[in-house]
Amino acid sequence: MKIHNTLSNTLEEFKPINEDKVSIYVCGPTVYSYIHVGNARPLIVFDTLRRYLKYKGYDVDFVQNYTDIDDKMINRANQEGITVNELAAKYIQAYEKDAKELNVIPADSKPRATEHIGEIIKIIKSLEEKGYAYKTDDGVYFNTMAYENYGKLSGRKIEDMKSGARVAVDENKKAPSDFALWKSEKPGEPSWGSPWGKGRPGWHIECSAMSMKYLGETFDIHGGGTDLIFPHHENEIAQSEGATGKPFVNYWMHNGHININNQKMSKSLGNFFTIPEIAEKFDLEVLRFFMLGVHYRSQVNFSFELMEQANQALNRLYTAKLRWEGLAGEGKPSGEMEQLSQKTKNTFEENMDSDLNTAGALGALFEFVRSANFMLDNNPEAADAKLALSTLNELSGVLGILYRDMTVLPEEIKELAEKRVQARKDKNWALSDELRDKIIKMGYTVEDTAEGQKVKKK
RNA sequence: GGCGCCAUAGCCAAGCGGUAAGGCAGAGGUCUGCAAAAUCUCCAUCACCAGUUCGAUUCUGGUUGGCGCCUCCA
Repeated sequence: MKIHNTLSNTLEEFKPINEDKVSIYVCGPTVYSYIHVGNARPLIVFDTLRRYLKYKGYDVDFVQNYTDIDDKMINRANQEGITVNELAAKYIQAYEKDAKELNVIPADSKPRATEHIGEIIKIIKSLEEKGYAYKTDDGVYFNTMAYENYGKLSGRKIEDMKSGARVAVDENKKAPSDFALWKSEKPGEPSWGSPWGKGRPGWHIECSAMSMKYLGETFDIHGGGTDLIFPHHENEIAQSEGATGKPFVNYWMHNGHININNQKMSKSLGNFFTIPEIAEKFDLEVLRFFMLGVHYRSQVNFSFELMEQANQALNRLYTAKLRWEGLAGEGKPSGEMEQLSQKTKNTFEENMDSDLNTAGALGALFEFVRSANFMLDNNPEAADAKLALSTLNELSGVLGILYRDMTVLPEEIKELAEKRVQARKDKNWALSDELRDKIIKMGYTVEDTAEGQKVKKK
């Protein structure tokens, strides 16, 4: 499998440290608000990576943190009139609900920054001993000038940053690129004791502490959005490698951003949709499918029109699935279907092996649906619907789609459907059409077949 | 100012040296109640210019247009 590594900016053959085990760390959310569509992308991308690695036979150790202490947390907690801890609990819960609806497998470890203060202090101490950190009036800073490899991930030079700095240089810092490891206590803010006095950890150090605690000083894959490359990931490398003297991460993977009208979707620009907002209009599976339609490193423009397109495409897959489920009982071993199935898997894997090309893999899935349908139409006796179904299920499982149970209908819909069957018996077409439109309006589709009427979720 | 990325049909999107996957929309066929659903078929020479090559959408240089990072940000 080839993976694009931000460190080398090239496609590299993926070789895990342990032959059959892969360790992955993905930067999680700061839990001060609901996540938006952009935040959902790394969730979906790295969950799909995880699923695919499992499909390939690897054991995956997946860690995602929660940043539950920083300026935004404190401000928001004050605004809502609750403690930082209560705020974190509230939005972690919301996050996990969204993740579940996106069919994201819960991480093996979900560490919180505030529960790892001890580990954080240990790293800062070690950095201080090695001369990579210095103390100022408002905290402890990392000395980027002292770390020779600073900039190796983002390709930035400290000198360039000086000249291009858009923000006033902090007087306390030796260089503009230096960053806080520990922030001294301010009145009214949560704080913890440390060798440098009471205070709280800087943002970057948390991820170093938590990733190394759960995955070791060197691990396989670290993921996140492209915006994290600098400074966050650059700083993580400096701290971690500075403290341990060992390589921190072998493969850095970064997903592209979601745009709205060709502009980055972000909280600061205010042009974002939260996941709960999307969930009002679409099942979150549609969002997952939509994102899988584009390579994870590309930017994607988000719109409800595009979501509708994705919804239609997803429906096509569900239609095939439902149909094959109905036929599966009649499945007979078929060499032809076996061949088609194998060919599909090959194409699917080729694409996934090529830096997680989910769009290409999806293409293979759609082609499979068409070809298998063709076989089932032309020679249902010989075609193996059971095998078609299991292939579809296996591959869609890797992508984390087609997980909804479309056969369970609400009572309300059932009633309408029954009425419609009667109307059709009476040849009351006007009433039948009216009922059909009602059902469609409620998010379901109706299909008339030789055996009768089929109603399913849209 | 520094550093990157991108430009493929009405829309979305793979491919990245040998003559364009897939989806949505659209058109036509089958089926049907004149319908719907389902299903099948059809629908592009890859922003522009100049090079390299037997051959370029794919490589190089340039032009134009768009986006991102350099500040919290997925």
